[in-house]
Amino acid sequence: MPVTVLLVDDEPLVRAGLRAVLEAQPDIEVAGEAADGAAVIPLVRQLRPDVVAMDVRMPLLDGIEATRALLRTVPDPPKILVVTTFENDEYVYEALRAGADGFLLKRARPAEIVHAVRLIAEGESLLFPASVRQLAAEYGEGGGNRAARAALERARLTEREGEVLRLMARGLSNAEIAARLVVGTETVKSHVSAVLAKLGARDRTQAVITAYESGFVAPG
Amino acid sequence: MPVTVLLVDDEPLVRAGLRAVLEAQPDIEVAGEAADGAAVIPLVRQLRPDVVAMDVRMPLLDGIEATRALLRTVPDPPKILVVTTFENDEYVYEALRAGADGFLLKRARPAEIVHAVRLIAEGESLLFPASVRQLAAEYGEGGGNRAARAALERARLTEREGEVLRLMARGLSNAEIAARLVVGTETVKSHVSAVLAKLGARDRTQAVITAYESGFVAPG
DNA sequence: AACGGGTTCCCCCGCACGGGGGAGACGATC
DNA sequence: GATCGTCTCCCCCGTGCGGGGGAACCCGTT
Repeated sequence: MPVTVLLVDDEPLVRAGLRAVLEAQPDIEVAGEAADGAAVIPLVRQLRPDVVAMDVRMPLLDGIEATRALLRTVPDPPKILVVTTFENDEYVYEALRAGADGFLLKRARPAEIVHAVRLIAEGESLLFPASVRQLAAEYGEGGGNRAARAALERARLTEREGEVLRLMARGLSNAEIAARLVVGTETVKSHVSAVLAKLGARDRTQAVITAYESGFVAPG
Repeated sequence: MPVTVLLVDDEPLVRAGLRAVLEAQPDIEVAGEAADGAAVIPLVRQLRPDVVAMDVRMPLLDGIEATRALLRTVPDPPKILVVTTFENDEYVYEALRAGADGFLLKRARPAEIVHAVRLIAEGESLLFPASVRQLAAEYGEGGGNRAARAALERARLTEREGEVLRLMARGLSNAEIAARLVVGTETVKSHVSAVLAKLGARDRTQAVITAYESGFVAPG
C-alpha cells in the first residue's frame, strides 16, 4: 500500500509542485492539501495521512504551531516533514523541537524530495541531508549564512547578552537599551562589547546582520 | 495555436509547480525548463517560446542578467515574466528596467499565474496586480514588516543608494564601501546619509534592519 | 572559604559615524 | 539654454560607539 501524504503550504504553486513530484511515484499518494496550519488538524483526522509535508512560514498558524498542535491533539499522529526555503531558518530548529521528524529544502531535487518522504514514512529522521549543503554551496559566497550560524553557536551568549542583541536588532541605541532594561548605559556597553566579541562582529551593525543571518531574529 | 512557455527557476519544485499549473490549460504549453540563467539563451534560440517565466534569484546567472543578455542577443525575443518570492525584491525593479514585461509573486493563485502568462503573451505588461497586495495582507500582523516595506516604497532609492544599502547590509564600513565602489569615503557618506533620510533610519543599523524586514535583502 | 560566571557600574580614549552645509560635473528633460 | 536629478567630493563639528582596562556584587559550585 502506498505512502499517503498531506501537503501543507500557503503557496498553491509549491503544493502543485510537490503534488507533481510525488504523484509521479507509484508508491506515493497525495491524500490532500491545506493552505495554512489551521486547516491541518481536521484534515489529518479525516485523511489520516502517513506523512505531512509542512511549510514553516504560513499565515494564521505557522508550521511549528501546527506541528505542536498536531502532536498534542491527534492520537497516532503522522510523520511530519518540514519543508522550508531557507537552510538556516530559525523555525527549523523550533520545528524539530516541536516534534517534526525531518526537514527538507524547497530547492532540493525531486529525487531527494521523494527520498525524504519515503525515509520519513519508514520512521527514519532526516536532518541536513548532505546534498543540501552542496546545493547551498552553489550559491557561492552566501556562505555567510553558515558562518553566521557557526558564530552564533560558538557564541554561547548569556541570557542578558541575548536580550541586548535582540534589542540591538530592533534598532535601539545603547541609551535606549539601558532605559528598556533599567540599567546604566555603561552596563549596556559591557554587554554589547561581549556580544561583539563573541560573535566576531566589528560593530553593532555586523552583530545585527549575524542575528538575522543565523535566524536568531527573523524578518516578519 | 497555444502559448508556449519556457520555465526558468533553480528550484525544480517551482518548475514542477508552474508546469502543473500551466499544462492544465489547453491553450498553454510548456516548451521546456532551465535551472539557471546561463542555460536560457540557447534554449530560447532552440525552442523559441512566446513567454519566459523567469526566477530572479538564481545561481550562476540571475534573472536580471539573463533578461538583459536575452534581449541583447536574441532577435525577436520572447516576453519575459519575472517570477519572484518577495513583493519588494530589489531585483524586481532592476528586472523591469532590464526589459522584463511583468512580474508575478510565487504565492499567486494558479488562476492568476495562468492569467499573467496569457496577458504577457498578448503583449500586455503586468505590474503589481491588485490581488497581490491582498495576498500580502493575509500575512497580517507582520506590521513591522509592512512598515519596513512602506518605508522602502516611499524611499525610492537611486541605483547607487541601493548598492550602498546592500553593502551596508553586508556589514561593510563606509571606508570599505568606498573601496568597493572605487569612490571617496565622503561620497559614500553622502549616499549613506541619503539612505538614512529616505528610510527614516537614525543610523546604519536601523537601515540594515529595514533592509532585512522589507525583503530588500534576505537571509540565506 | 575559595572560586568562577554573570551582571552591574566606572574610568580614559580614539575614531568612525552622521548632521549640516556647499559645490562641480554629467545626462536627461523641458 | 535652463532645469532637475544623480553622482561625486569637500569642509566643520558633535557624539555615540567600541576598545581596554578595573571593580564591586550575587550566586552556585567546589
